[in-house]
Amino acid sequence: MRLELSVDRSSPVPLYFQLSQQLEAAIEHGTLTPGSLLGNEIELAARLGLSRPTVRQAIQSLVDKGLLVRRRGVGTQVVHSQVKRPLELSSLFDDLEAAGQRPATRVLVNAVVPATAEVAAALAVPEGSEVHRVERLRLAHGEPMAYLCNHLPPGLLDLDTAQLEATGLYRMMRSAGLTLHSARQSIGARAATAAEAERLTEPEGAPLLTMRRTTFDDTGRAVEFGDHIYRPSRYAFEFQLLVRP
Amino acid sequence: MRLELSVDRSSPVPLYFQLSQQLEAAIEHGTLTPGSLLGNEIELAARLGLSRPTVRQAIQSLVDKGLLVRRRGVGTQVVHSQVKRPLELSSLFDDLEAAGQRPATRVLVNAVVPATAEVAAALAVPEGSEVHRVERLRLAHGEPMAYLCNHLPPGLLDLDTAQLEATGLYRMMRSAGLTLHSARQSIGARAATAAEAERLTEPEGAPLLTMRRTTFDDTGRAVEFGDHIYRPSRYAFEFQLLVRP
DNA sequence: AAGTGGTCTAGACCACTGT
DNA sequence: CAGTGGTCTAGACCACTTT
Repeated sequence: MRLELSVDRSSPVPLYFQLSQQLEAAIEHGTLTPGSLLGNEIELAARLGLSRPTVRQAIQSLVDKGLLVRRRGVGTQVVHSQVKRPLELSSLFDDLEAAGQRPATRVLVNAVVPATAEVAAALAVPEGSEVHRVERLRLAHGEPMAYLCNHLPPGLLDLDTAQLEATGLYRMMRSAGLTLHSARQSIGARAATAAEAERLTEPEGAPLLTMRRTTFDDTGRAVEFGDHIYRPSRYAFEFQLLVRP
Repeated sequence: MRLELSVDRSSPVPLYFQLSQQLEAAIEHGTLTPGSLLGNEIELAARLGLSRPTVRQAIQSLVDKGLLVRRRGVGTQVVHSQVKRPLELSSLFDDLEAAGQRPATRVLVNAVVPATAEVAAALAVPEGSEVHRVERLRLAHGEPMAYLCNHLPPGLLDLDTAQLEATGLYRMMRSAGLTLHSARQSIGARAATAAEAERLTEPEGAPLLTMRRTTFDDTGRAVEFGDHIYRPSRYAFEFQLLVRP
């Protein structure tokens, strides 16, 4: 079977990216079946009128995504398994919306408060200095799903309550021009306190899933510190890991 | 300040890798301080007697690791924050050993059993066909920490009980020549059943951290399906996420 | 022996950022 | 404007795998 590939040299989209998108679409689509060989790079380059490094760049990006495997002396193959998207730095809001759950948010607190020692350490600001504190209850289908407490350094973002209820914090940060770069996460579990239980309509002592996260922008500044609790009957963390070679 | 860099052309180690290792060491070491500019690629290439693409390849690998940030028109900078290692496909055994906890393992079950529907689906084998089942209790400092139940397809690995108690399953898989490639994980929480509680010396109903994982090798074959429970007072999942640009 | 990916070179032009 | 990274080319040689 002959894969239809072509590139548009008048497009501003990089050639390697055009190629990788077409290959990815073919894999997603089933046109390139798992285990099938891609054909060697030189022949592929000649067919498309590209240089070999450009073709390699396209292929490499898909290898990095875990969709292709390269073997010296053998060739490039489509991975056999059902590879899903790897773990993204996504917000609960986006996760829910993608799952068609129509998320709702109730903002419980939106204030400027002095930083506690813990918050100060996470955000690398002086203890007692002013930070934003946002507490939100996230609901899906009218049922409480998670309680989210976030702290942000001052001056980064205009934390409008109406906007917080209409979208996710990450989306607001991105549209404010922040480039999110990395995050340090810790996921655990513990029993619900009386106050938490009431907020999440769970019995006291019920198991809860907890997540703490500090997010950094591309300059390495801490831009957000979150302390979240989830109802484990309603939410779990799912993700794909790739082994770094 | 002038960074000392050099490459050894007689070494079998790729030039770009020699360079990236030296840069990484300099960052780790503090010789390259956060925020500092790396100097442009062309000058760096000239200084080392390398071509620009080779230098770019070295830099790109560190950008992928989250240690460097590139900006058009600006330059390449060391990221400001304390970037730790991203999430690896590591075993609990390795995690504990790295933390100096002297892990111990007690193998509770090591048998060949017919695959349940769930196991069969995860491993992509026929329901009822023979699979290996391993149940282990993991202890640290003599205290139970996690209960691990794993299923493996037949014929992959020699599951020696003594070896299972001395090392981790992942390490055994790797030394058997398997190339682990990716894994699909789900992390959640729930209350302990009576049997689980007893095994982990927790009260019945205590919150537990749960993890299910299917691991694939580089051909996309499922090579392991694990269903693990952890005592949240003893263990949490910690990891670093990088945003894919 | 033949074919594959892995590495490397020495250029080139462009897009974006800062002054 | 000058300087940076982003993209691209047309070759080359090597290491590895399979036949």
